[in-house]
Amino acid sequence: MDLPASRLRPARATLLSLAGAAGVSASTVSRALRGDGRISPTTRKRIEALAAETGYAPNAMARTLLGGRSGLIGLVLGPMHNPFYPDLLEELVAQAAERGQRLVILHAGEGSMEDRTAQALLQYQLDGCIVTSAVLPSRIAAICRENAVPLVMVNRVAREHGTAVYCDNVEGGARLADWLIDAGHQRHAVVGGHVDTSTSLDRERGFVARLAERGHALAVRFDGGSTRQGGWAAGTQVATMSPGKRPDAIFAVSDGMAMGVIDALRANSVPVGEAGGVSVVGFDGVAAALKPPYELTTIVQPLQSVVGRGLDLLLARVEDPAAPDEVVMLRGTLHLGRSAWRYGCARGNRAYGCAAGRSARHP
Amino acid sequence: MDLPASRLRPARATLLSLAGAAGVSASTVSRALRGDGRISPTTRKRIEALAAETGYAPNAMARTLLGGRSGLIGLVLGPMHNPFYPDLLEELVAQAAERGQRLVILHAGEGSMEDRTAQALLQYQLDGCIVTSAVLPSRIAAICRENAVPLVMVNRVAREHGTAVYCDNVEGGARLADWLIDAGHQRHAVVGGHVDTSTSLDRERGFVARLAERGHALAVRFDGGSTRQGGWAAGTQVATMSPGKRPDAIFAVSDGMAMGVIDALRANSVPVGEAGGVSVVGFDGVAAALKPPYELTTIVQPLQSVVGRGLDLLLARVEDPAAPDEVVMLRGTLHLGRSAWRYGCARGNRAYGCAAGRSARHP
DNA sequence: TTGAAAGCGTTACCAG
DNA sequence: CTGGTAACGCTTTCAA
Repeated sequence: MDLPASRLRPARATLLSLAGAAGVSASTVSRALRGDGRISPTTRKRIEALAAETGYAPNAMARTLLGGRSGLIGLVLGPMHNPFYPDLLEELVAQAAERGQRLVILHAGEGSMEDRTAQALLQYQLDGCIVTSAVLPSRIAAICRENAVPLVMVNRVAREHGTAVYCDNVEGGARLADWLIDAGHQRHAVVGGHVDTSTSLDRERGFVARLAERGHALAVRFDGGSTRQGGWAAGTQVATMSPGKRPDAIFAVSDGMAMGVIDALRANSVPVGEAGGVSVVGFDGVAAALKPPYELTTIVQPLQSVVGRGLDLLLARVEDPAAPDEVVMLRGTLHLGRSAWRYGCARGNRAYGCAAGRSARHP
Repeated sequence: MDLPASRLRPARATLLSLAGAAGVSASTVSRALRGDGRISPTTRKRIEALAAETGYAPNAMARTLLGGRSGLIGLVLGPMHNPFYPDLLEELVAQAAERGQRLVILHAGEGSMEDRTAQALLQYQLDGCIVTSAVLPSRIAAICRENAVPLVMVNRVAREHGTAVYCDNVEGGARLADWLIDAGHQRHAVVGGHVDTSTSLDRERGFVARLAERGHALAVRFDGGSTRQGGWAAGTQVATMSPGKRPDAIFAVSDGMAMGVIDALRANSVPVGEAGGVSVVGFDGVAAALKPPYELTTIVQPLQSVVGRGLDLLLARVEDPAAPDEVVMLRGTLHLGRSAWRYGCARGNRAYGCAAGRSARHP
């Protein structure tokens, strides 16, 4: 007559409890719920109904224990003040969900990682690890290597070894140089990023090299430290230069800095993207930079593809740990906004009605 | 003579493998590794050495299966373009790690949540859930309630029921009104946030109510939509008003918008935080807003405490699911930066050398 | 101080 | 088509 004592917290439904209620074995329930072909439609319907009714959710812990995959991916995030990372995070979360995977945050920001955080990678049987941080935390790298846990770097160049997806930073920088030269700019400036991020260095290198190839020299270089504030500082300096000596084109190697540059120029009444003013170009294509009031001319990273390929590479290595290191480079697209102008146009560029010039690479 | 066949992927060490190597039982290893008192120091040392050597990491899945806690917390993140959320995320990750917990991202951004994402909450035996999103996804709320999974809202007011931590938005708004009035401002503007975020509404309400109490009316209101771009638009409008009619104080209900306002004012040569210009104040105290070139006067949310109390409340409810709903309100601190000035001072305020006036509440 | 055994929820294998 | 059984790695009685 008495009900079981443990009814205070309505114990979550399990395979066994469902089996009892349906009058079948646990194996049958398991098969029915996962769409195994050899189950009579009748019992399947009954079991499915029962599962829905009780709000049954399979226990991923038990499944993982059997030796399967956990469906969990570790995530190491870069400094969140760079607007690219919030954008990246949203895309990553969405696409991981599409693939039935969840992200476990192992780290965010610039500090170093606790020991037990790194251990979590193993404790929770994470299937793999995605690192978006510019600086690859050595502990994670070591743990992944020693335990054959696949690791994929996203937006980070794998110089020596490892699997990675990144945007062609060198080519992007070069493409911007081409466009600026083609559009008639003469005095070029660069706002560099954090010194030990390979992406920043490559973008700058590509830009400067192409300038040189085409007979232009870099007029001035600022250190922007990969922060918007650093961009502002650079923009302020430019604004204080005499209009004759002032650069007429500024390449900030990330959109965050580029927005800072623009803010500073405008605050000092230096026109941006207009005749007689300064053209500003960036890199990344973050959402905020493409919209007013910036409408940046920039290299847009194919974020969907970057994230998609990153996850695909990772999951492929989860399937086959013996897969060789693979590095995927994707090309960004040059987006023409209003932040850069073309000499000879009253304002703006082709995208806004100016047909002059061409943006193909100079021979 | 032959080694076991499965040596291709060096099978991860387990309790049993350690037991075999140490010549003791699994129970002993388990006890030794978790500091159970009744293990001889000798065997303990031996086992610990062995564990370190093999890089043993306990299997959290197995432990959880035994009925313990998973150590996993679900996280629902708000729109990442609001700079408060990146800041919040970093703090949350750090403090969760300190407490030995990991965060599983269930959602980020504004879209709606997939069904199976919500199911993950149950599948992975998440101990609880933290929601920082302004809009509480109903599915998560329902699942948590039905399954007795504790849920804590952070930076979100729990009007009807639920456990939450938030900053006193009404009082913060009022405090800013007080300061602006005390500093001699006459024409007050508000830049409001997203319409259905309780935090934005409360901040605005507190501000406007205090203005009224002290005989001031709101001169003009803008809709900033909680985006920096919205702040820019508002700032632009202000700049186009004739100096006689222009507000001399603007309260943007979040720092992101406030920075946008400042950018727009500066771009239009309207001085910010100086005699003859406009004072701009914000709310949140995000890192970027406190530094140059903004140095915002703002209500700084006690981020460490907000996050710390949030986690504490959650973990307390994991221990004791019967704990009653609890709402913790923390007061922010008024931070005086250079973005607002005091009439009678050449520039800036007390924090920058002006001793005039007082910031206490008017009687 | 240590060991043996049971059991958590699931899946896979082998029978029927 | 369905059921029984073993096993995954760990903790927790209960015995020794």
